[in-house]
Amino acid sequence: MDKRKMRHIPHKTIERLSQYRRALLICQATGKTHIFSHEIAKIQHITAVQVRRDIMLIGYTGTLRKGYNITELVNLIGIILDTDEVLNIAVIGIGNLGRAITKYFSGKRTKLKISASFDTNPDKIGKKYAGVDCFHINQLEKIIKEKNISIGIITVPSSETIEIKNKLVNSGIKGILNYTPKPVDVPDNVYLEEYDMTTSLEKVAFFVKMH
Amino acid sequence: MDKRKMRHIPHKTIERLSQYRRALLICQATGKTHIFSHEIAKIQHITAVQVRRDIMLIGYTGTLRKGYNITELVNLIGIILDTDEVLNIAVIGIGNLGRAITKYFSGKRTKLKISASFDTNPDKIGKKYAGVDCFHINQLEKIIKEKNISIGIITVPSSETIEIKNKLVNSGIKGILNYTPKPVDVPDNVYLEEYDMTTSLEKVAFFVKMH
DNA sequence: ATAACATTGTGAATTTTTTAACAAAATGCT
DNA sequence: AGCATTTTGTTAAAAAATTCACAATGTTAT
Repeated sequence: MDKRKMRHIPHKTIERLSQYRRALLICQATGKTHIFSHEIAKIQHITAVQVRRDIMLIGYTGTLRKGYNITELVNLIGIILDTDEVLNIAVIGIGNLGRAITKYFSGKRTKLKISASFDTNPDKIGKKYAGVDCFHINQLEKIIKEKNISIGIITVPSSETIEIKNKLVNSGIKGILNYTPKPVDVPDNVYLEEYDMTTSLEKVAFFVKMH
Repeated sequence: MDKRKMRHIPHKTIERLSQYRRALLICQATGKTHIFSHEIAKIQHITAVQVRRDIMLIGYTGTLRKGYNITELVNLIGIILDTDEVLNIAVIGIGNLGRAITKYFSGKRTKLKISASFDTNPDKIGKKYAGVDCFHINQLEKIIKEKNISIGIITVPSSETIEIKNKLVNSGIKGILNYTPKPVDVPDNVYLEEYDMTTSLEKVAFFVKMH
């Protein structure tokens, strides 16, 4: 599948493909070799048609009455989602959340690697967290260039968000994942994703309230 | 606005209302009293029409050429999103992520309160994290009933997810926010929201790859 | 006072996403 | 072999979400 076709894959499908892969890897570990669309659907709480359509969109074809070959499907999702070379990632702010992410991510995906972390706390600098070196934030631009880091995950206190974002943008970062409750602005050539737990929690609260 | 009307508010709008409130509170703190739809839009990286439509859906009306009264709008969003009584929340698993959430959330919303946390590590039990007591997981059902907890946030290692989910469901929990990479199944009367960082990160990676 | 402008609110159009419906074909049963 | 069943792949329909387009109208400038 070439880039031209990939551009037409809906955003939602991209998210689901990531989720499918996660589920497929779990299933694969149990020794299963094939899986039906309705099995994937059940795991993800969506419909089987949705799964089949997503898989259709990436041009994979299952076997009638046998379902999808898990290994092949995982590989194809890898071709869509993963980069050829390893993509280096930096975590900025190695507090509880930064450490959770660093730890959680170590060794999880072969093509995504947390290659550095940053903080201002002198006690943390020079240490390793889940095998990842922690540098002082004033080294940010230097290290990002040296280590060819293309994605930054911001987990600093929200008062620092803007400053860190600016530093990241100045270092030529390609993508930012902002876990801070402070929304930021980035130039067009930087891809931005923001997530705030409060929103998820308030959403749950709303639907709980509505029964 | 009554519950009947609230039911027709789209899910996406609910999420954005939460985000608007966050942004509005920040603006309010700077002394601003009014805000234009395009200002909110800018902060949230969406269009002004979208903002106006969302606000229209909740039945609020701005002033021509003055924009929306921030205090009034914040209050109205509160009427939509918040419960009348405080909603009690439990965090299960007080590792890095659990602590990050507990700390981040303390005192953030008056109607949402983290009232208990749980773990199995004996060193943690009996301690307080950001002012929240930590109990042993085998106390889960008891404490949830005692403290009238309606939402559970799961931040345990994914091998424990299912067990914790079952305990939560058995305790009569109303909503679950699962931060574990292991998808779970819940009965219809429990509202479930799942979030996995890997998906966000892979999405950023994909769009970085696509330029 | 008048014109130019800015901004809301909303019906209609468009786009995106999801679901329904069903033909095609492999498998197993009798 | 023939029939019922299962499951994929896909076209078409429906639903959900977003954007366009513009009337209404208050504000500012001249």
